[in-house]
Amino acid sequence: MPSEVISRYLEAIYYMRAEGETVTNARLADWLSVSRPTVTAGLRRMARDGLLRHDRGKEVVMTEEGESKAAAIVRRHRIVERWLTDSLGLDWVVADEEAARLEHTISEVVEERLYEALGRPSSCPHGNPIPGHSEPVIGEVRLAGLTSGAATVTRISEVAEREAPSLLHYLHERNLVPGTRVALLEIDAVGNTIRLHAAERDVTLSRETAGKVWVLPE
Amino acid sequence: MPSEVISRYLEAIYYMRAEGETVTNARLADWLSVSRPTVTAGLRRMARDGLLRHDRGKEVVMTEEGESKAAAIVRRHRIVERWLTDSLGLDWVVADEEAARLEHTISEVVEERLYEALGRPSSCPHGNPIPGHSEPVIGEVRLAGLTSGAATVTRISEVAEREAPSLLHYLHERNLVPGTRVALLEIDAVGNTIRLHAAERDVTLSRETAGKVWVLPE
DNA sequence: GCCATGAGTTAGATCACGCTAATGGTAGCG
DNA sequence: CGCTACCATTAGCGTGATCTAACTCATGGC
Repeated sequence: MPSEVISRYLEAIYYMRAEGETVTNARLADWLSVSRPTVTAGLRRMARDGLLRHDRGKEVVMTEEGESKAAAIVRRHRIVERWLTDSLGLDWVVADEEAARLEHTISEVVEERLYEALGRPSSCPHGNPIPGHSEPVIGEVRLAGLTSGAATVTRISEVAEREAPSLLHYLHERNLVPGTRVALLEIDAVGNTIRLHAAERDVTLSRETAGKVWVLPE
Repeated sequence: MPSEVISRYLEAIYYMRAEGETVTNARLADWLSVSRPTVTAGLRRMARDGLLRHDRGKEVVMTEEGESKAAAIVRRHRIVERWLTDSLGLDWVVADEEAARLEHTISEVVEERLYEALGRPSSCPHGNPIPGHSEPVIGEVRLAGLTSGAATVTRISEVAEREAPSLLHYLHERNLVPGTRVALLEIDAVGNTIRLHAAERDVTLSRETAGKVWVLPE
């Protein structure tokens, strides 16, 4: 059983890969807010324990075992998030923080029972699929990549939370949540912003932020 | 914030004190299944951090701060146990094991919300009071100390689980649970056993076991 | 009065996890 | 070609948590 620290490494690698980023020592150090030598040592232990390989070059690749352990952690994270928001009424941001700790102490039995008790949800509160239970929506694209027309929000990337928890609040307040229909109004290439109509309101997002929101074009 | 290891020390001390045992290095080592030098080091760190004092002699005494931290952990343990048994349908033994891990990652907010969602229970599934919310039943005595007559089971000491998880199963199967009425049949001073009638059945318990069950005499 | 027993501590070691400072690439840019 | 960035690793250190082996000390038994 990996330690909690190593579990966080696995989780980070999982998220980064899901986001299409290359997983390197330096990126992991940034993500985990830890020094690079610390990451070097951590990755060495992980390789020793068969969780990953140093795939000649900087890139890091998980083994089957690492992959499945990582998926299990993310699965627990998302199920717990659902519980915290749906049953206990916590808001998005707090739920994510709490889930980040609980995901490491929830056992398989509890995970399963909880999942059933919640009615087999198909995603976390931000719309992200639950590994092993649901798949990403096919055809979805980043809101930042939309060039025209309308679309429906499918999910908010988990990355948003790590990089700026307030961003979640921001999106939630403007009702930019899974299921909301948005219509593109204007792309400002100079200011690097995107203006759109969503839930009866006009909203302006930075390209940065719009990269965290995934939508299904109509 | 104490580490998880130190939290387990606090919890152990709390339980031992509640049981009326003297809290010494050697007893803690037994309880925590750890070597005595390890306990020495742990206690030193705890004293350094203001969680306890070495009260001249072998006995160890918690400070205000240690006491309240310990109570918080036990409170979380018992609330989580209730959740696991009542909402998720886990059995006594598994619930205790799971709670032992979850108690360290449950935050104050989640604890409170959960407690409300469960309908403010007045005890853990074994009948033990929830620190800060309920008090021990006044007048209760150990079943082993009963000399005659009838009584009602109030609680099964948490100690039972540490010392022999199977004992919980044993008691559960024989319906020796909080609320059950028992009538003393015979005390066998030679075999050190106690025979009683409970829930339509005759049951024989060792004196050892009967010391873990608390009852309120009629 | 001595000695076994149990308790607490010291000494010395290991491993996980973190840090800073310094060293050694590689790769793009002028 | 050479310099600047960026990256990964090494070296060296500290702390928490664990171990075994060995020492010290009080206490009760005979």
